[in-house]
Amino acid sequence: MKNITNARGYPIGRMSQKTGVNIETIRYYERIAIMPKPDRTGGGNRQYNDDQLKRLFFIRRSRELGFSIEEIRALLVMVDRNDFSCVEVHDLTVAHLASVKEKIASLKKLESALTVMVVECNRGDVPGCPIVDALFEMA
Amino acid sequence: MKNITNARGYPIGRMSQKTGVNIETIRYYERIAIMPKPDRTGGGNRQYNDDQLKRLFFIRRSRELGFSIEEIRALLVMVDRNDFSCVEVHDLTVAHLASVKEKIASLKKLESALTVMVVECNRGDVPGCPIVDALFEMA
DNA sequence: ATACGATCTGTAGTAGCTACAGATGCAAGG
DNA sequence: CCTTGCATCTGTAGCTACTACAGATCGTAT
Repeated sequence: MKNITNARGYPIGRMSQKTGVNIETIRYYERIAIMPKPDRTGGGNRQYNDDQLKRLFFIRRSRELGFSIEEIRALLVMVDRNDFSCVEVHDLTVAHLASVKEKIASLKKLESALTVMVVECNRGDVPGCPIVDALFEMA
Repeated sequence: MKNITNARGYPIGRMSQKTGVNIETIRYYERIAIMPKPDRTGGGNRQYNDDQLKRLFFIRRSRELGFSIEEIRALLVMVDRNDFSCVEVHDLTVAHLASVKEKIASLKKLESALTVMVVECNRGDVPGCPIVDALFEMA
Protein backbone atom coordinates (compact mmCIF):
# COMPACT_ATOMS: atom_id res chain seq x y z
CA MET A 1 0.00 0.00 0.00
CA LYS A 2 1.59 3.12 -1.14
CA ASN A 3 1.11 6.60 0.11
CA ILE A 4 -0.77 7.97 -2.82
CA THR A 5 0.00 11.58 -2.06
CA ASN A 6 3.69 11.59 -2.80
CA ALA A 7 4.33 8.07 -3.96
CA ARG A 8 5.24 9.36 -7.40
CA GLY A 9 7.21 12.32 -6.11
CA TYR A 10 7.07 15.88 -7.34
CA PRO A 11 7.16 16.75 -10.98
CA ILE A 12 9.52 19.54 -11.92
CA GLY A 13 6.80 22.19 -12.08
CA ARG A 14 5.85 21.44 -8.48
CA MET A 15 9.50 21.78 -7.45
CA SER A 16 9.62 25.07 -9.21
CA GLN A 17 6.51 26.35 -7.46
CA LYS A 18 7.70 25.24 -4.06
CA THR A 19 11.19 26.69 -4.29
CA GLY A 20 10.74 29.57 -6.67
CA VAL A 21 13.47 28.17 -8.89
CA ASN A 22 12.72 28.30 -12.60
CA ILE A 23 12.08 24.96 -14.29
CA GLU A 24 14.82 25.54 -16.83
CA THR A 25 17.17 26.41 -14.01
CA ILE A 26 16.39 23.18 -12.18
CA ARG A 27 17.29 21.21 -15.29
CA TYR A 28 20.40 23.36 -15.61
CA TYR A 29 21.38 22.46 -12.04
CA GLU A 30 21.02 18.81 -12.96
CA ARG A 31 23.16 19.26 -16.04
CA ILE A 32 25.96 20.87 -14.04
CA ALA A 33 25.48 18.18 -11.41
CA ILE A 34 24.65 20.16 -8.32
CA MET A 35 21.24 18.50 -8.37
CA PRO A 36 21.15 14.72 -8.76
CA LYS A 37 19.40 12.95 -11.62
CA PRO A 38 15.96 12.28 -10.27
CA ASP A 39 13.78 9.23 -10.89
CA ARG A 40 11.66 9.26 -13.99
CA THR A 41 8.09 8.25 -14.67
CA GLY A 42 7.46 5.56 -17.28
CA GLY A 43 7.11 8.31 -19.83
CA GLY A 44 10.34 10.02 -18.84
CA ASN A 45 9.17 12.90 -16.65
CA ARG A 46 11.31 13.80 -13.63
CA GLN A 47 10.04 12.80 -10.19
CA TYR A 48 11.69 14.45 -7.24
CA ASN A 49 11.68 13.43 -3.58
CA ASP A 50 11.86 15.41 -0.38
CA ASP A 51 15.64 15.21 -0.09
CA GLN A 52 15.96 16.71 -3.49
CA LEU A 53 13.46 19.39 -2.60
CA LYS A 54 15.52 20.23 0.47
CA ARG A 55 18.67 20.36 -1.62
CA LEU A 56 17.05 22.72 -4.10
CA PHE A 57 16.00 25.02 -1.27
CA PHE A 58 19.58 24.96 -0.05
CA ILE A 59 20.85 25.95 -3.45
CA ARG A 60 18.32 28.73 -3.86
CA ARG A 61 19.05 30.16 -0.44
CA SER A 62 22.77 30.04 -1.13
CA ARG A 63 22.32 31.78 -4.47
CA GLU A 64 20.22 34.44 -2.76
CA LEU A 65 23.12 34.98 -0.41
CA GLY A 66 25.37 35.48 -3.38
CA PHE A 67 27.37 32.28 -3.27
CA SER A 68 28.64 31.26 -6.68
CA ILE A 69 27.70 27.91 -8.15
CA GLU A 70 31.20 26.61 -7.44
CA GLU A 71 30.99 27.73 -3.85
CA ILE A 72 27.65 26.02 -3.56
CA ARG A 73 29.09 22.91 -5.12
CA ALA A 74 31.79 22.95 -2.45
CA LEU A 75 29.22 23.52 0.30
CA LEU A 76 27.17 20.61 -0.98
CA VAL A 77 30.17 18.31 -1.03
CA MET A 78 30.73 19.20 2.62
CA VAL A 79 27.11 18.71 3.49
CA ASP A 80 26.94 15.43 1.61
CA ARG A 81 29.71 13.98 3.76
CA ASN A 82 27.73 13.59 6.92
CA ASP A 83 30.78 14.41 9.00
CA PHE A 84 31.37 17.82 7.43
CA SER A 85 33.27 20.23 9.55
CA CYS A 86 31.72 23.46 10.53
CA VAL A 87 35.11 25.10 10.16
CA GLU A 88 35.24 24.56 6.41
CA VAL A 89 31.76 25.95 6.00
CA HIS A 90 32.63 28.85 8.23
CA ASP A 91 35.77 29.65 6.25
CA LEU A 92 33.99 29.54 2.93
CA THR A 93 31.33 31.85 4.27
CA VAL A 94 33.87 34.27 5.73
CA ALA A 95 35.65 34.39 2.36
CA HIS A 96 32.38 35.06 0.62
CA LEU A 97 31.50 37.76 3.10
CA ALA A 98 34.84 39.39 2.43
CA SER A 99 34.15 39.46 -1.29
CA VAL A 100 30.72 40.98 -0.67
CA LYS A 101 32.35 43.69 1.40
CA GLU A 102 34.82 44.36 -1.38
CA LYS A 103 32.04 44.70 -3.88
CA ILE A 104 30.22 47.11 -1.62
CA ALA A 105 33.36 49.17 -1.20
CA SER A 106 33.98 49.44 -4.92
CA LEU A 107 30.34 50.25 -5.65
CA LYS A 108 30.49 52.99 -3.06
CA LYS A 109 33.42 54.51 -4.88
CA LEU A 110 31.40 54.47 -8.07
CA GLU A 111 28.50 55.96 -6.21
CA SER A 112 30.47 58.95 -5.00
CA ALA A 113 32.19 59.52 -8.33
CA LEU A 114 28.85 59.41 -10.11
CA THR A 115 27.21 61.61 -7.53
CA VAL A 116 29.87 64.27 -8.01
CA MET A 117 29.37 64.14 -11.75
CA VAL A 118 25.61 64.41 -11.49
CA VAL A 119 25.83 67.34 -9.11
CA GLU A 120 28.33 69.17 -11.32
CA CYS A 121 26.11 68.67 -14.31
CA ASN A 122 22.97 69.66 -12.55
CA ARG A 123 24.25 73.17 -12.17
CA GLY A 124 23.56 73.45 -15.86
CA ASP A 125 25.17 76.87 -16.30
CA VAL A 126 28.41 75.48 -17.67
CA PRO A 127 29.36 75.24 -21.31
CA GLY A 128 29.70 71.64 -22.51
CA CYS A 129 28.73 68.77 -20.26
CA PRO A 130 30.72 68.18 -17.10
CA ILE A 131 29.78 64.50 -17.16
CA VAL A 132 31.12 64.06 -20.65
CA ASP A 133 34.20 66.01 -19.69
CA ALA A 134 34.75 63.72 -16.76
CA LEU A 135 34.36 60.66 -18.96
CA PHE A 136 36.94 62.00 -21.36
CA GLU A 137 39.50 62.42 -18.63
CA MET A 138 42.44 60.22 -19.45
CA ALA A 139 43.61 59.83 -15.89
CA MET B 1 56.96 66.13 -45.17
CA LYS B 2 55.14 63.99 -42.71
CA ASN B 3 55.43 64.02 -39.01
CA ILE B 4 57.32 60.79 -38.59
CA THR B 5 56.36 60.28 -34.98
CA ASN B 6 52.71 59.51 -35.43
CA ALA B 7 52.30 59.53 -39.16
CA ARG B 8 51.39 55.88 -39.10
CA GLY B 9 49.27 56.07 -35.99
CA TYR B 10 49.32 53.78 -33.01
CA PRO B 11 49.32 50.03 -33.36
CA ILE B 12 46.89 48.20 -31.13
CA GLY B 13 49.49 47.27 -28.55
CA ARG B 14 50.33 50.92 -28.04
CA MET B 15 46.64 51.71 -27.58
CA SER B 16 46.44 48.97 -25.03
CA GLN B 17 49.44 50.30 -23.11
CA LYS B 18 48.15 53.85 -23.15
CA THR B 19 44.63 53.07 -22.02
CA GLY B 20 45.05 49.92 -20.02
CA VAL B 21 42.47 48.19 -22.18
CA ASN B 22 43.37 44.66 -23.21
CA ILE B 23 44.21 44.15 -26.89
CA GLU B 24 41.56 41.49 -27.30
CA THR B 25 39.07 43.81 -25.70
CA ILE B 26 39.90 46.61 -28.12
CA ARG B 27 39.22 44.27 -31.02
CA TYR B 28 36.03 43.19 -29.26
CA TYR B 29 34.93 46.84 -29.03
CA GLU B 30 35.49 47.15 -32.73
CA ARG B 31 33.44 44.02 -33.41
CA ILE B 32 30.51 45.33 -31.39
CA ALA B 33 30.99 48.68 -33.08
CA ILE B 34 31.60 51.01 -30.17
CA MET B 35 35.07 51.57 -31.58
CA PRO B 36 35.35 52.42 -35.29
CA LYS B 37 37.28 50.33 -37.78
CA PRO B 38 40.71 51.95 -37.82
CA ASP B 39 43.02 52.37 -40.77
CA ARG B 40 45.27 49.47 -41.65
CA THR B 41 48.90 49.25 -42.64
CA GLY B 42 49.73 47.65 -45.96
CA GLY B 43 50.08 44.38 -44.15
CA GLY B 44 46.75 44.69 -42.42
CA ASN B 45 47.68 45.87 -38.92
CA ARG B 46 45.41 48.36 -37.21
CA GLN B 47 46.58 51.99 -37.00
CA TYR B 48 44.75 54.19 -34.57
CA ASN B 49 44.65 57.98 -34.37
CA ASP B 50 44.25 60.39 -31.49
CA ASP B 51 40.48 60.64 -31.77
CA GLN B 52 40.22 56.91 -31.46
CA LEU B 53 42.57 56.97 -28.51
CA LYS B 54 40.37 59.55 -26.84
CA ARG B 55 37.32 57.45 -27.54
CA LEU B 56 38.92 54.38 -26.01
CA PHE B 57 39.74 56.35 -22.87
CA PHE B 58 36.14 57.43 -22.74
CA ILE B 59 34.97 53.85 -22.95
CA ARG B 60 37.39 52.66 -20.33
CA ARG B 61 36.47 55.40 -17.93
CA SER B 62 32.78 54.69 -18.45
CA ARG B 63 33.31 50.99 -17.84
CA GLU B 64 35.21 51.79 -14.67
CA LEU B 65 32.21 53.78 -13.57
CA GLY B 66 30.06 50.73 -14.14
CA PHE B 67 28.19 51.82 -17.26
CA SER B 68 27.10 48.89 -19.38
CA ILE B 69 28.22 48.60 -22.97
CA GLU B 70 24.76 49.57 -24.16
CA GLU B 71 24.77 52.62 -21.94
CA ILE B 72 28.17 53.54 -23.30
CA ARG B 73 26.92 53.02 -26.81
CA ALA B 74 24.13 55.47 -26.05
CA LEU B 75 26.55 57.95 -24.50
CA LEU B 76 28.77 57.73 -27.55
CA VAL B 77 25.87 58.35 -29.89
CA MET B 78 25.11 61.49 -27.92
CA VAL B 79 28.72 62.59 -27.93
CA ASP B 80 29.10 61.84 -31.64
CA ARG B 81 26.31 64.26 -32.44
CA ASN B 82 28.17 67.42 -31.71
CA ASP B 83 25.02 69.05 -30.43
CA PHE B 84 24.36 66.46 -27.73
CA SER B 85 22.26 67.65 -24.87
CA CYS B 86 23.62 67.58 -21.44
CA VAL B 87 20.20 66.62 -20.17
CA GLU B 88 20.24 63.25 -21.87
CA VAL B 89 23.67 62.50 -20.51
CA HIS B 90 22.59 63.64 -17.11
CA ASP B 91 19.49 61.43 -17.14
CA LEU B 92 21.43 58.38 -18.20
CA THR B 93 23.94 58.98 -15.44
CA VAL B 94 21.24 59.50 -12.84
CA ALA B 95 19.61 56.23 -13.88
CA HIS B 96 22.92 54.45 -13.64
CA LEU B 97 23.59 55.96 -10.26
CA ALA B 98 20.24 54.69 -9.07
CA SER B 99 21.08 51.18 -10.15
CA VAL B 100 24.42 51.39 -8.37
CA LYS B 101 22.60 52.41 -5.22
CA GLU B 102 20.24 49.48 -5.58
CA LYS B 103 23.13 47.09 -5.92
CA ILE B 104 24.74 48.51 -2.83
CA ALA B 105 21.51 48.13 -0.90
CA SER B 106 21.08 44.52 -1.86
CA LEU B 107 24.71 43.70 -1.16
CA LYS B 108 24.35 45.27 2.26
CA LYS B 109 21.47 42.93 2.97
CA LEU B 110 23.65 39.99 2.01
CA GLU B 111 26.40 41.39 4.16
CA SER B 112 24.27 41.50 7.27
CA ALA B 113 22.71 38.11 6.69
CA LEU B 114 26.15 36.58 6.17
CA THR B 115 27.58 38.38 9.16
CA VAL B 116 24.87 36.98 11.39
CA MET B 117 25.57 33.50 10.09
CA VAL B 118 29.31 33.81 10.60
CA VAL B 119 28.87 35.12 14.12
CA GLU B 120 26.46 32.34 15.04
CA CYS B 121 28.84 29.75 13.73
CA ASN B 122 31.84 31.27 15.38
CA ARG B 123 30.42 30.51 18.77
CA GLY B 124 31.36 26.95 17.93
CA ASP B 125 29.64 25.37 20.92
CA VAL B 126 26.54 24.38 19.02
CA PRO B 127 25.80 20.95 17.60
CA GLY B 128 25.63 20.92 13.79
CA CYS B 129 26.54 23.98 11.81
CA PRO B 130 24.41 27.09 12.15
CA ILE B 131 25.44 28.23 8.69
CA VAL B 132 24.30 25.02 7.11
CA ASP B 133 21.12 25.17 9.13
CA ALA B 134 20.49 28.67 7.86
CA LEU B 135 21.07 27.59 4.28
CA PHE B 136 18.59 24.76 4.68
CA GLU B 137 15.88 27.11 5.81
CA MET B 138 13.04 26.91 3.36
CA ALA B 139 11.74 30.37 4.05
C1' DA C 1 -10.82 9.39 -27.42
C1' DT C 2 -9.40 13.80 -27.20
C1' DA C 3 -7.82 17.99 -25.78
C1' DC C 4 -4.72 20.70 -23.29
C1' DG C 5 -1.30 21.77 -20.23
C1' DA C 6 3.15 19.94 -18.40
C1' DT C 7 7.29 18.18 -19.52
C1' DC C 8 10.90 16.46 -22.58
C1' DT C 9 15.66 17.25 -25.27
C1' DG C 10 18.76 20.05 -27.44
C1' DT C 11 20.48 24.27 -28.84
C1' DA C 12 21.35 29.14 -28.89
C1' DG C 13 21.28 33.48 -26.73
C1' DT C 14 22.53 37.01 -22.88
C1' DA C 15 27.15 40.43 -20.89
C1' DG C 16 31.68 41.46 -21.37
C1' DC C 17 35.21 39.92 -22.01
C1' DT C 18 39.39 36.34 -22.25
C1' DA C 19 42.12 32.74 -24.32
C1' DC C 20 43.68 30.22 -27.41
C1' DA C 21 45.51 28.28 -32.45
C1' DG C 22 47.70 28.98 -36.45
C1' DA C 23 49.00 32.29 -39.71
C1' DT C 24 51.11 36.54 -40.86
C1' DG C 25 53.39 41.46 -40.26
C1' DC C 26 57.14 44.23 -39.04
C1' DA C 27 61.46 46.08 -37.44
C1' DA C 28 66.19 45.47 -35.97
C1' DG C 29 70.69 42.96 -36.20
C1' DG C 30 74.08 40.62 -38.86
C1' DC D 1 69.22 40.47 -48.03
C1' DC D 2 67.95 37.48 -44.56
C1' DT D 3 66.80 35.89 -40.27
C1' DT D 4 64.97 36.20 -35.75
C1' DG D 5 61.47 37.19 -32.73
C1' DC D 6 57.92 39.91 -31.03
C1' DA D 7 53.42 42.02 -32.51
C1' DT D 8 49.43 41.44 -34.72
C1' DC D 9 46.01 39.07 -37.52
C1' DT D 10 41.36 36.16 -37.89
C1' DG D 11 38.25 33.13 -36.11
C1' DT D 12 36.46 30.40 -32.66
C1' DA D 13 35.52 28.66 -28.07
C1' DG D 14 35.27 29.43 -23.22
C1' DC D 15 33.69 31.79 -18.92
C1' DT D 16 28.94 32.66 -15.25
C1' DA D 17 24.38 31.56 -14.39
C1' DC D 18 20.85 31.38 -16.49
C1' DT D 19 16.89 32.04 -19.97
C1' DA D 20 14.38 31.16 -24.17
C1' DC D 21 13.02 29.00 -27.59
C1' DA D 22 11.40 24.82 -31.09
C1' DG D 23 9.38 20.75 -31.81
C1' DA D 24 8.11 16.52 -29.73
C1' DT D 25 6.01 13.70 -26.13
C1' DC D 26 3.59 12.86 -21.54
C1' DG D 27 -0.22 12.78 -18.47
C1' DT D 28 -4.66 13.60 -16.99
C1' DA D 29 -9.37 15.30 -16.96
C1' DT D 30 -13.41 15.04 -19.52
